[in-house]
Amino acid sequence: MQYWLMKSEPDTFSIDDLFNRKGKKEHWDGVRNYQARNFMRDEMKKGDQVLFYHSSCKVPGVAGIATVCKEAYPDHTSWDPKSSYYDPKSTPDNPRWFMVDIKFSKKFKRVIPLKELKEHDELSELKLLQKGCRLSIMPVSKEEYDFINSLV
DNA sequence: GCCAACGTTGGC
DNA sequence: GCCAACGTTGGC
Repeated sequence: MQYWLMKSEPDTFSIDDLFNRKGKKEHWDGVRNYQARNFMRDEMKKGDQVLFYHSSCKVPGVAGIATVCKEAYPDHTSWDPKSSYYDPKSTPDNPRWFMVDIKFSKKFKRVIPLKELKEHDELSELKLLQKGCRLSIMPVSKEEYDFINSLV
């Protein structure tokens, strides 16, 4: 089993929104970055654990846990001209973009702020904290995952 | 709203 | 294949 961190803007889709989804599941559409796509398409497996991170908001930080419940399949929003995620280079025959489904696992009693993550030497290698890291999906080591859970 | 740090695009 | 210009991300 692997561990991941996925960013979402809570104004658009928060951990509460995931909780309130029917079946508490959501398909992770709209990723248009090759590195993030490759992680989803090639490496994310059913049962992997995901740190659900709130970005671009008042208190950025880890808000809870989700689980990968469906492995990568084509992101149909990429060939929908009406979608803001439309990419004319992606077609049903030759899809360029992929997504996974995740399921709500738990909401932390508190959001663990980015600021706090930065204070711990144990997390100095965390990809999220590396300079200029703008990936919306990134791998997290088991040690980092466990440590972040211990901060709740 | 600012801006640093990226990723992508496209001309050459 | 290089690289300048542009667009985006995301913390502050």
